[in-house]
Amino acid sequence: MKQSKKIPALSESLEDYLETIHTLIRDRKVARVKEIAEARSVRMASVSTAMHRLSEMGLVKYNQREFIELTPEGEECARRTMARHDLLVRFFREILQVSPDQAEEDACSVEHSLSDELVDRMVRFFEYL
Amino acid sequence: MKQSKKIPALSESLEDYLETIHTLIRDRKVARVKEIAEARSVRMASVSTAMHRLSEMGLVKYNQREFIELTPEGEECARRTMARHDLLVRFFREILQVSPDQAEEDACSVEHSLSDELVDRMVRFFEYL
DNA sequence: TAATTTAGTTAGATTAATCTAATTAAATAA
DNA sequence: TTATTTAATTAGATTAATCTAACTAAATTA
Repeated sequence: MKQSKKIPALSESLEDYLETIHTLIRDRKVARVKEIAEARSVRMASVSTAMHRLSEMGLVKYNQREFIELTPEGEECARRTMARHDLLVRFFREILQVSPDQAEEDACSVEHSLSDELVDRMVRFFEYL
Repeated sequence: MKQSKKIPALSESLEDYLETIHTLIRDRKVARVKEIAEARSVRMASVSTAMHRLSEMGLVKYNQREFIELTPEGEECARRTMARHDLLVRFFREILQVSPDQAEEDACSVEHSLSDELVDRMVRFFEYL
C-alpha cells in the first residue's frame, strides 16, 4: 500500500541482464548478445541497447560485436542478485513447499525488490532450523 | 532468472490504485482524486489519467469531478491484493521477524507478483503452526 | 455576488523498456 | 574468393507511467 521508494540504482531489467550474463559465462564461458536475448526472451536489439547502458554505468565491458564481460562492479551486483534468487528458491521450496518450477518463477519476480533486512531474516530463519 | 510471464491483466500501478481507492473508502467513506494522489505520492494529473483507464476497464465508476467508486470487479480485485498484502505483512513480521515498517514496505513491493500457489502455501504454513 | 482558492482536467513532454525493419559486419559454405 | 547465412547494430515507433504547465469548474470567503 504505502509506496516503497525503490529507486534502485539499477532497474529490474538491467539487474536481470547482469544476472543472465553471469550465468552464461558460468555455464558456457562466454556471453553474447544472441544468447542473452534468448535467455531473457527479448530481441537482440534490446540487448544491444541495454549493453550500451550497462557499459556506460561501468557494469559490463562491452565492445561492439565482442563477447560481453562483467566488470568487478557488475560481477558484484550479479552475485548479490543471484544469491538472493537462490535463497528465495530454497525458502519457497523447502519451507513453503512450493513446487520447484513455481518457486523458480516466484523468485524471479521478487528477487529485485526485497529489502536487505528481509533477506537477512530469511537467512537467520534457515540458520534457526 | 527465467523470465516469469507476469502479463498481469492489471499492471502493478493500476492494482495499486484500486487498493488505494478501497482503503480510502473504507477509512474515509469516499475517494477523491486528490486523496488518491497523496496516498500514492503522484500528481493529480496521473490519477486522473489512471481513473480513465480503470473506468474503461470497468473497474471503477468514475464521472469527472465526482467521488470515485469501485465496481464489483474492482472491489474483488482490490480485496484480493489487500488480502495478499496483509498475509505478507504478517508473514514477514511474525515468522521472519522483520521490523514492522520494513515488513510493510516489502509487502508492497512484492504483493503484485506472487503466484497463487505460493500465497496458498503461505496460508498453509500459518495453519500448520 | 464577485473574488479567490482548491480540485480536477487536458495537452504535451519525458523516461524506460521494449519492438520491427533496415543495415552492416563477420563467419561459413560453395 | 564469392555468396550466403548468421550476429549485431541502428533508427525509429510503441506503450505505460509518470511529470509540468495551463486551463476549467466548483467551492469558499469577503
